[in-house]
Amino acid sequence: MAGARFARVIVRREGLRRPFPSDFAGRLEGRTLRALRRRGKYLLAELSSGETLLMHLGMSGSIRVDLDAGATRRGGDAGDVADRHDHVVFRMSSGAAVTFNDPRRFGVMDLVPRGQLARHPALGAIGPEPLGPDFDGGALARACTGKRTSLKAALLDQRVVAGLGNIYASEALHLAGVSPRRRASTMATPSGLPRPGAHRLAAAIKHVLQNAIAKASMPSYRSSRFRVYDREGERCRTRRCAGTIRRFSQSGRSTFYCPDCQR
DNA sequence: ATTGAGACCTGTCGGC
DNA sequence: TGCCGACAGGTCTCAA
Repeated sequence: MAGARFARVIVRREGLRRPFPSDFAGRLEGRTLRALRRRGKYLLAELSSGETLLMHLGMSGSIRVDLDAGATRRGGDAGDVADRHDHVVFRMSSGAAVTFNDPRRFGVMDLVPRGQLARHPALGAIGPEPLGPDFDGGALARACTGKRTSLKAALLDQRVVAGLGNIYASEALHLAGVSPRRRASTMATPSGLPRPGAHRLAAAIKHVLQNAIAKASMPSYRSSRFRVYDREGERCRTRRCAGTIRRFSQSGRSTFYCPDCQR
């Protein structure tokens, strides 16, 4: 998409979790997509108009790319065969069709005026990128200072660290050997200095995400082998740990952990 | 101000 | 086989 122009934008449903912004297609058509970026779980497309197209896949969203839709198209506006959950189709000047599909419609599409990104509710208070230079044990401890909620809930809070979801929050806690039940404030000493667990947890978050990205880019990669997620009742994979993975609910989300090696 | 529960919407899976 | 409830990788709103 980068460098291409939005030749035609087809909106097949008026909104996802929220309605699309006014004149959505009109504000995109004719603009060039200058660059694509990501912040947390948000995909950001910078437009030649100065606006930014902000997208989120929610829980069930996906983007399908047909690189040569222009040539193979047989009269259908959507390019290739349309699914009933294909909500938006971007037809690019390059001939590519980019389709946003989201059965559950928890996704987001928004247009943010020039200079307003930092004030956007989704991005205004978002925390550091876990794989960026600003995130380490010290940053994690600072973000957790004074938080009375559980560590697991804190990791899901996008203001603490950007982009972690329910699976990798459990995975990182297990790799770090830290209990999801622990109070978030215990990452720091009363004076705000990081405790050892904060360094281990920050390192585990980086490790777990890098590993997931590496695996996702392997075409042959099939079933994910998680450390704890969705493994209730199975053996802990930690070396020399004989524990059994347990599952329980924390603020409405499933948490998986090993009671034997996570403290 | 912070926190957890409930809501949003559709699909899938396991149990009966 | 078919029905039904439970559950799902996220985020927002609301009330305590």
